[in-house]
Amino acid sequence: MSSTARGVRARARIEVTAAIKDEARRQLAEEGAAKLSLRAVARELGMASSALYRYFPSRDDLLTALIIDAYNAIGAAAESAHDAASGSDPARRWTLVCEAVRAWALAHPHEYALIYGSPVPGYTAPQDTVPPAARVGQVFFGITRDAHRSTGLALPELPAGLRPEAERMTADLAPDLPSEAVTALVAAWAELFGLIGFEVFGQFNRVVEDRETFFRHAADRLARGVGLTPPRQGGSEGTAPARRV
Amino acid sequence: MSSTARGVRARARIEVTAAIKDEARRQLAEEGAAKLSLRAVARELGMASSALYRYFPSRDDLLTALIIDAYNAIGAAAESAHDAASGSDPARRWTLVCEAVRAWALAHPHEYALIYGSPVPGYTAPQDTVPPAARVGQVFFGITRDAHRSTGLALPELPAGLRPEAERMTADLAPDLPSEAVTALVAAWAELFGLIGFEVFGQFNRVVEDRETFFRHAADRLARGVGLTPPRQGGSEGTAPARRV
DNA sequence: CACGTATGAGAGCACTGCTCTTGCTCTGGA
DNA sequence: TCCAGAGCAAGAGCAGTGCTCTCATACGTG
Repeated sequence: MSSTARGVRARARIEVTAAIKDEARRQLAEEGAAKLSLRAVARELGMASSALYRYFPSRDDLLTALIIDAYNAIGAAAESAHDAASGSDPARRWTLVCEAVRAWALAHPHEYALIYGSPVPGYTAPQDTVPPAARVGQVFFGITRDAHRSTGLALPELPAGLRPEAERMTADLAPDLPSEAVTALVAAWAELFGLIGFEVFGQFNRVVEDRETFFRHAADRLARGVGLTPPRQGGSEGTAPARRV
Repeated sequence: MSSTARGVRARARIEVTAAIKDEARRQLAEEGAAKLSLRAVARELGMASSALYRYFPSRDDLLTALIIDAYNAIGAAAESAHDAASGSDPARRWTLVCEAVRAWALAHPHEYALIYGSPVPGYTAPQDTVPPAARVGQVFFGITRDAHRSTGLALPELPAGLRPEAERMTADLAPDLPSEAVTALVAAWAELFGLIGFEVFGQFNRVVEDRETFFRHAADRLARGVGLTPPRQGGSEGTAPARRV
């Protein structure tokens, strides 16, 4: 309100900025980050290319804005999947959130590549990408926290050598969780994006065919890895019984 | 011999092609794929930029050549680490190969991004990248095969829904291994590159500090996931005993 | 030896990111 | 109310890019 009442000029700036991002996102989705051209965006919007620099000081800044939006979009997808499954047990919620993240990635491959593929602008991400980038991870922390509070987590003991780093991470990320869970969580977080990335980037071509099924199973195993067990069959050990084959 | 004796012209072509790739690889390592410029390569080599097109018909073809080289390099790193550890038990070999792959990735981040980040040229990889891309995975298959033949693998039973796809993959990839192992192997393969990618691309910044230790532990857990157990403590179940925490 | 082909060089096209200058329009304070 | 300064748009222009075309030259095979 107050910001819109601040004059027609400020209002126009917001709208033009949004229009630029929208058109840029369209081109990104169609052709990929490499082919995103400021001049093409300006052309499509009917404005001079130089005028665009009033809104984004460089191409990298535009890309950074798109990166933040993409992190927020995939984070929102994870969060809304979690909210929709709020009635389910943690292990099921874990899998549903994994599937939502994967679905977003498959629906927006170029945006996914922008954030989880090679980071293109600069080598270190700008500071303001950090909070949006953390949203997906935080959903998994939340699920694990719930399970820890209710049924507890089934996890093997930490090897001695990992203990110092595990406790450091725990203090930083989730002091209310056991260190065994935090390390398992960070690993599962990274591993999840390995699975998704291989699918999005074509590494599973001619390898995995029924990717839905394969992914669901892999996500289930990740859940077991962080100590989440499906209800009413969780004994004292967290993994399905293993046999020698 | 016969190909080099085929005349000074053919010999020169091989050398110039190699020189172009070397210089391109240098620029790739320094600035990343986005900044790799044919003209700059030609300039550095003291030749006209148009002459370069006699050797690579387009920039994408040059990149594809670099991609194949990178796949071969990371594959060779995995294989030589495996050869060097041929005396060790499978679980230990698994971890050592994982660490070698990670070390290569950290030493060649831009080349790693080229092959496991966003695939930049086209959307589907050319056919001749497939065999080099498979080398790393094949090392892991070999390790698992050894363990299966000697001590066997400790793996949980497959869920019924996954069985068809698991048997499809097994027939395609490793008919001599149990389906439980093949699915676990494919998942672990993707998950490994999730761990490595997150480290190389900076996703672990401000999250994981002692990355060596963290990675070694994570690689160990991946080994357990495919049924590899360290010697003299492997009971009938494949994972370390889990407790409720 | 002569012919054809592989190679190199240069000019040129269309495109890119980005800067600078020139006008115009809106806005906040005297 | 008016007006200086800020915000904004447009155009020209620079240096760089991938790629194509033409033309000359040197090679090596008939």
